[in-house]
Amino acid sequence: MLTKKSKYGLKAVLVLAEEAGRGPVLVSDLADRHRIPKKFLEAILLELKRHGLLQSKKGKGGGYFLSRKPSEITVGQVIRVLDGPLALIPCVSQTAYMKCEECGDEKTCGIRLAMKEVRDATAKILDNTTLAGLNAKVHPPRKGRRRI
Amino acid sequence: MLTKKSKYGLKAVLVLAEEAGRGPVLVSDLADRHRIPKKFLEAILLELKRHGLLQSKKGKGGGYFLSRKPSEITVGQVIRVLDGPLALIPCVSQTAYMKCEECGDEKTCGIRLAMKEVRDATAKILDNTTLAGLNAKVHPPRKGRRRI
DNA sequence: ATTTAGTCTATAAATTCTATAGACTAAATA
DNA sequence: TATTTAGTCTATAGAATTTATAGACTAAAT
Repeated sequence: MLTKKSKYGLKAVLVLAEEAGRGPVLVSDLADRHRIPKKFLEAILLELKRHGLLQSKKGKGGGYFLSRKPSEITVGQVIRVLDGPLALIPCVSQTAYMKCEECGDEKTCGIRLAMKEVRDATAKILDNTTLAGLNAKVHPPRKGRRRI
Repeated sequence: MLTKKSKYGLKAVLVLAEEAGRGPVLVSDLADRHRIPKKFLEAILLELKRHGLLQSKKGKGGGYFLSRKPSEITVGQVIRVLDGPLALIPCVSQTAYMKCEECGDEKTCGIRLAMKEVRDATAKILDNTTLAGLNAKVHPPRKGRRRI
């Protein structure tokens, strides 16, 4: 399961993507917008900042904003920071490999084999889904004709 | 993350698949084979039995065995019983749909969109991975030439 | 100086995961 | 039919993780 932490983080970051270029957004605004406990969200944004996905500005006129363009930040990156590896078992993680405690022999582990496939498919999707891309799919440009 | 429950359950069930047709296997044997706490494994197997994946026989010469052929039981079925839906958020589950508590509008939820893709990819893999198939991949027939 | 708003540490409440204990029931067989 | 074997069921406990909340502190703006 995706934790609330990741869910909240993603919601916030998607808003920051919408607002990109218009200056910092208040934690309070982000929290209100999606009814996220403010203090919890603060911790989440801080973690994203520490990992380089966000930047912030203190004091009046402060708030959070994306470190990179919305088209250069993926859902996979956000989830990895907040929930850890995408892989369902540590021994198939690309970014945080670990031997499973109880594992006898990785080469003959069927579970590992199946989970590897799942991890790869998941990573392929989430590492190619950018904030910009996602927002575009969900908030399509109004009526009007498509730009040429 | 896959819980130990699912991991243990899958390991047990893969052994039962190997032993299929040779009569019931003792819980103790399954537990020993993979160093699984016996009482915990009992609970797991019972749950799989309740969901119709396993059958059991009490008394001397008893034990557990698969309800169907190893080629007719999938990893997806086992995981759903033990860990619940494959979907990372309830609103994209096919087998156990639920509205997300904090969700405003599903149609404009980017997270849902991304998670739907992941669920579908995961289900496609796990619902097509049978116990027989997995065992075959991992314990390939010895030397000898391939049957014609 | 004052107000605004993010930073950091600590801790608490709730939930879920992992495991264990023990009494009970069904089946086999001697 | 008594005994042994092995699964069934209920209850509960310990550990870990998730989900927050409180409060003191720091940087920036005016």
